[in-house]
Amino acid sequence: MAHAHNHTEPQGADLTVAAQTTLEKAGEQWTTMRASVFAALASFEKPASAYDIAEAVSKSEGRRVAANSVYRILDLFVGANLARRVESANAYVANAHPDCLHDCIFLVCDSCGQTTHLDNDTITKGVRNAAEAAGFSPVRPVIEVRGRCADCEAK
Amino acid sequence: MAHAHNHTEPQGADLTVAAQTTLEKAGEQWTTMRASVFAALASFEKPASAYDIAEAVSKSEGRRVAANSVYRILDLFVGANLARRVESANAYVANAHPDCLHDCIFLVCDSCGQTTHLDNDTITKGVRNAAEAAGFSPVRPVIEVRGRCADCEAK
DNA sequence: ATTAGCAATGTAATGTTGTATCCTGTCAAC
DNA sequence: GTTGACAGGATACAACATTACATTGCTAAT
Repeated sequence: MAHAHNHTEPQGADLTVAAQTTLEKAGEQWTTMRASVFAALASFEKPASAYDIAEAVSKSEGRRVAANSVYRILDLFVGANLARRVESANAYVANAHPDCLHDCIFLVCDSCGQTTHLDNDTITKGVRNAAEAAGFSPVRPVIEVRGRCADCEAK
Repeated sequence: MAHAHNHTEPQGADLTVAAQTTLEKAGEQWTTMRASVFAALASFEKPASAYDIAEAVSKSEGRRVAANSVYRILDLFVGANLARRVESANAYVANAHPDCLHDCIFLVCDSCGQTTHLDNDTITKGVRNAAEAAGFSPVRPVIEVRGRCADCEAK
């Protein structure tokens, strides 16, 4: 393995610092608006839609923040690997380790919405290879699994 | 391999017959409306949105068909494996072999929209297994790859 | 033949997600 | 102080999806 993944997930302040560092390393500014959006995004424990975030930021800032501003910032975040889009949920999650790149796998619980995140490079490489074998130049694999999480399954 | 996949893709009339047979075997009716929606869906060479289909059916029937009717029928089709939803495109494709079940992989060209479909049970099993290993009960893997198709790449 | 029930579809309204366009504020370079 | 670059605001709108309720047509029981 190229790098061992201990993946102690940064949380709260640490996570924010990691995000800021990464964004600035990408040559982008860490503005107050971006910080607010990131904080809101990270505060959700489930994938959040742009509108969810707009609402959360509006509340915390005490002024109306429009969805399109949030979209701009989310796009920026996704481009800089600070956030990921969950396609099958039309929603976004903060990326706990923006410094390392993965095609990642999301497990989305249809019952409670809880979404967990796997890194399994064997699988994702398999997907990329299969796509290439079909003459396709893969850019962004979308690998998500809908189902029921352990908690919901236990109930 | 449990069954060899020659997958001579049914087309046109054959495909329609296969669809009808499958739907009826599932205990559902093959109505004229459903036939029209299926025909419209199959006539697109790229994934089609519910609104695309509504428009196509409206034109061919000479009357206005509302989106929600189309959604209902598409949901039915997806349930019966006559069609698949491409999550990352908010669109649907006809399933050329509704009689055999697969978790399938879509390759979606970001440049021309052309979408091809792979069956690779090794990969999809790997995804299901990984999800199960995480305590998750997988129901519906969503495996799609965004990128560029061979044709667009050649240009 | 009438009626009750049911499945399929129609109609209309509304909710959610995503973009486009144009404008304003700030700040640094010159 | 003017200019240029860029973040963000305001507004409108397009695209995607769902909900509630009405209507139609078929079939089975009476």
